[in-house]
Amino acid sequence: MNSDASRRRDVTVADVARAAQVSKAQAARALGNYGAVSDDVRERVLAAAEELDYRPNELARSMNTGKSHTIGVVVGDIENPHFGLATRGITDTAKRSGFNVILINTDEDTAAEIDAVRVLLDKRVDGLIVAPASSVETHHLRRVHESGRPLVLLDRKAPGLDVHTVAVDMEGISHDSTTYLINSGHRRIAFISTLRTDGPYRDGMPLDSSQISDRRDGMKRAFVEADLELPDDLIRLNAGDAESIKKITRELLQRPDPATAIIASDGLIGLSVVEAIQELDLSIPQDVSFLMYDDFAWTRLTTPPLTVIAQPVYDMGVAAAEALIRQIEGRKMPAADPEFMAELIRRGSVAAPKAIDVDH
Amino acid sequence: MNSDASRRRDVTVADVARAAQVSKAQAARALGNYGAVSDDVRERVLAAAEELDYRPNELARSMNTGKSHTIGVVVGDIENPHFGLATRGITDTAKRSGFNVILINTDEDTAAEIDAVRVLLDKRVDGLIVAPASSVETHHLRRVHESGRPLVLLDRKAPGLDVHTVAVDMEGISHDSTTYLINSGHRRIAFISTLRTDGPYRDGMPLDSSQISDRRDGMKRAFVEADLELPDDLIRLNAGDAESIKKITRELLQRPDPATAIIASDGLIGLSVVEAIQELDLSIPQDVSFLMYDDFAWTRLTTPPLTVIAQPVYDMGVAAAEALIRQIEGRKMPAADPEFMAELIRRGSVAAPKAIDVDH
DNA sequence: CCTAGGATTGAGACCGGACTCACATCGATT
DNA sequence: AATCGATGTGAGTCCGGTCTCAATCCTAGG
Repeated sequence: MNSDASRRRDVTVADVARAAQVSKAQAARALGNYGAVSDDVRERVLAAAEELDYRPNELARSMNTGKSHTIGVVVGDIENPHFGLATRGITDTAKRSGFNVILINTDEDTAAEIDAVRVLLDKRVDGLIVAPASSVETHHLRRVHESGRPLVLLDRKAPGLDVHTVAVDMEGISHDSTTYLINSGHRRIAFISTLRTDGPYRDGMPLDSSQISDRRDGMKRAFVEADLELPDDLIRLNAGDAESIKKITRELLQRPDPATAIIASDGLIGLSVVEAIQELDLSIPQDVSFLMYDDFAWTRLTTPPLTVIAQPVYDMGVAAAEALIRQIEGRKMPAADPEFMAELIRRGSVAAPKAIDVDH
Repeated sequence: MNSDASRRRDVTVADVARAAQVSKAQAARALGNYGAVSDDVRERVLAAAEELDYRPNELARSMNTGKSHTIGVVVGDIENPHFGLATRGITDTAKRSGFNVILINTDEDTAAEIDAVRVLLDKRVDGLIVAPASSVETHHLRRVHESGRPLVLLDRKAPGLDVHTVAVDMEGISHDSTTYLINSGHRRIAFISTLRTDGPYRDGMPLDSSQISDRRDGMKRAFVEADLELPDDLIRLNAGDAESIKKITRELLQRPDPATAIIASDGLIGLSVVEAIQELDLSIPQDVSFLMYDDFAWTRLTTPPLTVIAQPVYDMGVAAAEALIRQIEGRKMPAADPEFMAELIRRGSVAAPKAIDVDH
């Protein structure tokens, strides 16, 4: 309308007040819908606001209410559909309650995570949802919690940190699916994860991620219950990029005592593992059985369709957001963290190993 | 450390100044690293800040600098890996330049988009990246642009809106891939998209999305160049959820004059189409050829691997963020929008139709 | 007709930094 | 020794809202 050739200045309450011929305080009350305002004034102010196309400055508002109506979300990698779905659950829920979401990626790097948390805190978000890269280095999270700012953990637990956590019972599902493989005749069961560690896996090694640690424990329990021993040499960590995953896969399958089944720690890893298997001209499940965490839609399209461990990712996102918002709004928290259940979906990628090695 | 049993009050410059025995102005200068400050004062202030664990309030800072170091990103659906990847490109780039990202989902709904833009503007983001749900209803975007706030469009163009746009040349790739299908002997080529319209597709119908519209134009040109006519009855829009996509697929393949090739408008649609084809016990490419937009990793794992149209999604996210930040920082924009190129990746899902219908 | 008490209203403080301005300080110049 | 420009420094304003507080207006009860 008017000359916006020059530098644009936002319309403020003061402008509206002037136009409506009332004091700034009255205009603010009418606009902010608080305090006592006569119908006459309210009308004039609202009309003036409309006319001037007034939009409140949320920053200013946040500054003296102390509420930003924004929650910070820190995840390892949104590119990973697992987090994509969870994020969707979070944003949907947040929007429904009038909250916005600031998203930060950490690339599963704790230093980046510490930084992300700091930035979010500086921006005075009302609360945080973090999928911690490490279940051990949680000092920064502890500080958030101690400062009194609402915090909810997603996907991974942080032992010793008394914070509401939304995660699935990994030990249980890992035990069940390992048992399923053992019952199918497998003894050489491999597990591949991106988890970064200093050296190769050794029995009893402390693992930085509760998720991986719990899965290891579940596997171990399954083996122990079957009077077998968990083959430590088949637990492979540090599977960074696609190439290293393929390399690990080849190695697992071409050794003298090859793995007869492979469990991929997530969908991204699974992708590369399956690709490597195809490249070796081996077939699933005849030559090697395959199982992976995350039930992505495409797992139904491969030949054979893949047996997977489905996690209610979207619902977990929703639950995390709901729990956080409940905390922000000062409502009571349920006493215990509700445990989400993963489910083994048996499709076609698991079968008995080619030559059943009687006993072990 | 100290009693945070009571309500937590943030440490401010004033607190630091008091502790360092200097004026608030001096403390602010030392902390903000501007103006002239003696070494002595700086040291004392920094020490006091450290001691008190001072953290600047970014809200307050933003309020009088006018810069929030935050960019708003509005996409249709992060759950869709296409946007997941693009978002990753954006956030990576933003972080590198010290910007944060507020993400809002619109579910491809223009009303939600209008709202999202308003919210972000109210939060005084420094700029916006929007993947507009509609290339027609762009009034809200025009207002953003006119208000002088930096804006970059992603993926879809908005004709008549002179805004930097990062998108691929859809008409071209659509033409090329359609020609490829025609040359393979196909005449009955179907195209399935989620685009919502009032009724079924009719020739010359205006399409709300530049992306879809351009693809239609490309197909049409390919047909015209081959002296053929684009089969309007095979352009299917309004493919909302998985179930409706499957229904459309079945219908396309079970009619008297079935489609011999199907092009899916994106990876999510492709998933359901392939599933429906498998459920009909038809095989690709013997019974029907298949082509889809978006080159997701899993397309290499299906049998056969899928022929796809790869788009440099991550790079586009990076480009969008770079362009936006350049605008924010007041640097010159390159004169023209760089056009990104999609690429037809021929894998195994396209072959000659079963019975070549000589001519048409 | 007078007055108590609730409804309105305006002035101004405040949130937490950034920044302007006037006033020192001080070594260097002439 | 007087002058000058380059720092240093503190008081105070501003950003754009929210909110307190005291003053004013009205209206009904006595």
